[in-house]
Amino acid sequence: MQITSKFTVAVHILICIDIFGKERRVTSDFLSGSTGVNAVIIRNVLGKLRESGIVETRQGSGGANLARPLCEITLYDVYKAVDCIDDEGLFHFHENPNADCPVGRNIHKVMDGRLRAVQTALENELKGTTLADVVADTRKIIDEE
Amino acid sequence: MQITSKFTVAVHILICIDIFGKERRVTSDFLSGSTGVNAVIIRNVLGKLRESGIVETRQGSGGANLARPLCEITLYDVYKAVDCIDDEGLFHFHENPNADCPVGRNIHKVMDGRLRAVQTALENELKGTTLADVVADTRKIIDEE
DNA sequence: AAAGTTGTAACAATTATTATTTCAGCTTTC
DNA sequence: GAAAGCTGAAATAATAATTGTTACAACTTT
Repeated sequence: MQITSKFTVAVHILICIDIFGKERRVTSDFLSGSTGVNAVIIRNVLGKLRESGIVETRQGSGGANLARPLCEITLYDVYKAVDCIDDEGLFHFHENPNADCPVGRNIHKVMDGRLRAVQTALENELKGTTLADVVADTRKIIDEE
Repeated sequence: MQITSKFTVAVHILICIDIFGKERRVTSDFLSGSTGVNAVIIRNVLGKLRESGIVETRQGSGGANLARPLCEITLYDVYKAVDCIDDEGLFHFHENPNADCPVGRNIHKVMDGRLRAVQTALENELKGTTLADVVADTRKIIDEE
């Protein structure tokens, strides 16, 4: 299993908006070209980023802009925005443990908290980097090319 | 996306082996009954646990046994055993970033390390609990029922 | 020899992910 | 105000991953 590529696509999009946003309109078509991902998917991802208040887009006028500074956007915000993980959580539980078995009827009591802690550890790590960090690295690498 | 239920199934299996192993043979059929998961899937999971030296099974003679003490099996060992994460890692990257774009050709350099760190945080948290912890909780809950 | 079991392959069903097509509606520009 | 270019969204298709099922050879124990 893997976390949907919408997450890396979203990060890619945000970097592009910052790097290219001054010189040109960053349209879904342009982003499709940079990411190699279908423009409709890009618009979906942009839509989710907009719903979360991370970017601004509107019909008609081409081009996405950041809705708040990069230093106020963490990887966790992006991960939440694109729904990497649904309500059920990171781990998929087998759905029908047998309530007639002492283990089957208690497995959730024993495991749910621990699995939640694992998910939280992942999320906390994501909170540790902002898009400002990511873009700074990107600019550095580009400058040294 | 979610981590395959084989992981929670594997944990369930190991708890059952410890709880019921003294009184009865813990066969794939019995485990299928307790988990609600198909017996062939159970045998697949048991096969992976065997390959990782966590359980012992053999053809013909029914019943799985632990190959080492519960306190020497962490949730991480189980997670590794059942191949929750393949070589590509936890995050699925979009596959064709454009090498002609400064962002596209550098996105991996910028993100791979950070994503690896997130995965490591998850794995470290999994290393923090052993099956002995999990079974102790299970026994406690059963006793109080 | 019979009964019960594991290991494994082949296949089917289900679900999730990603891509594609299409088009109404909005903005900007000429 | 017409044309061009864009977004938002729905519908559908294609692909991949996950889980379940059927079938059976090989093995153990009784």
